[in-house]
Amino acid sequence: MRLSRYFLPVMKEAPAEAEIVSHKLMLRAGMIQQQSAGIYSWLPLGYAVLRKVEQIVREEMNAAGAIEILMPTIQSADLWRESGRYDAYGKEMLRIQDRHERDMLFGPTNEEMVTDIFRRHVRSYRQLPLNLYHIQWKFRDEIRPRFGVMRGREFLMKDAYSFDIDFEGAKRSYEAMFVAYLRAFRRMGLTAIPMQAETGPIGGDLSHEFQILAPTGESAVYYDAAFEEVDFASPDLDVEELKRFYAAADEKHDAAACTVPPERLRTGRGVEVGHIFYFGTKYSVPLKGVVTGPDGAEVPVHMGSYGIGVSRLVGALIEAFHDDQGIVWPESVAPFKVGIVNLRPEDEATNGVAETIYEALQKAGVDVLLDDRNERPGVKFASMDLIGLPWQVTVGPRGAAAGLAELKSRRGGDKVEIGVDALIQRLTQS
RNA sequence: CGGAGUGUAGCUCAGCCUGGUAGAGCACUGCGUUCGGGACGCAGGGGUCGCAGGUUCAAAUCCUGCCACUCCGACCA
Repeated sequence: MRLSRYFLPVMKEAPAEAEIVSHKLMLRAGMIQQQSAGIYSWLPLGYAVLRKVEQIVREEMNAAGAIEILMPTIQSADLWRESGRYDAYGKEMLRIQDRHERDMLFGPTNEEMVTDIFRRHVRSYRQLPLNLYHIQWKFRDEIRPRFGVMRGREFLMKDAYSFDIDFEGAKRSYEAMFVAYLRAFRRMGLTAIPMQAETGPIGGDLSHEFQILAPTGESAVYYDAAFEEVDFASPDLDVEELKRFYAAADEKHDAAACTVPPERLRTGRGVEVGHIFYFGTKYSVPLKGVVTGPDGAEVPVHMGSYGIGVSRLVGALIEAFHDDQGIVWPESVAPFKVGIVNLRPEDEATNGVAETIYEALQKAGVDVLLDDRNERPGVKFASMDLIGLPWQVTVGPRGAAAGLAELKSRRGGDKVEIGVDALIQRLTQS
């Protein structure tokens, strides 16, 4: 993409409405635009990141055996009356009426709807286990939206729903999601700590919040250093072992009950980016999500739901990865892998080298942004640092005459002069 | 919802107290000089001062009501 033809409205100063660093940077980098309190338009750069995050989540869900569907944003109140939640859910639910004055709502979650899909088509335990998920916009009319996309009212969420014949099956489904979550966050470069969460009336230990560590996180978290030693990418993660490690957010942390030796107790700030939950037959009973078991008897299925805040993750990633100059994207979620700064587009040699690199990378399928604007060097460097692409290539008259360009890692900041061919080879590998 | 605050140019803000021709920096347009870390000169364009009432000869400024947004608290992916 050529910056001269892209839509990247960067700002030198952050609008006064933004409080935290990720919100400021998202506005300054031209990723989002607020339309109402807690409701945002996603501009090209932000949308690119959102899609990358979404795709990683999708791939890990698929790898874990979940199957993607897409349910609507608007739901009928009738389903929610069946489950009893139409009255139980508070003002967070946005209630609307259609032209026939039928009660509708903008879905804050989809347990009822997915159970409706299930009950209409699944009859036998032989069709289980089943895990259906979708990635869809939700609306919760939060009393106080804040922190940009970290707590918006409209947000993109991946929500998966598992169906099993019994508790043992549900537990296996739960653990598959548990592992998939750790892998997904790991791929985004994040350390996610699973923490025991409230299970409500169901009880048991099958409810975890996934907090990622970021200095500006909303809540203090305490966890066993063991989490830092686990290889989340390993094919045989021991979920039972992971669940035994101590981890708690501030409101659940009990210094007296904490068994972690002081030298192994880590503290930090956390942002909740996922929540997994087993809730048994809470919805399958009222909504009649039943199957025939091996003994011929009808039984309500055991369900779980598994959420990941996709749009929240974009903000959370920036909270975790930024410096004084701007965003520092991990490569897996970066909107572009490489940014080329053409310092002198009107200089023939400089322009030639920049174009050569740009075209070679494009041809190789590398996501690349070429700053071909007629701006001063300082402006281009500042923009590039702000939007945080992992690799910066600087082409200027100094090196171009000798066929050299400069390669800089946004994270490390180290720069090397390198020949054009070697540069292209390096950026097209892996 | 309770408490606090802010609405003036695309962005950051001054002006309001003490009423009298709407400002600055950045951004934008044109020309020129510049050009490896947010340049400089000259000339320009752009504002229903959040909205509606009221007071006054006169309202960005004073009064009343409303709306929007932000912050602090309880809720949440």
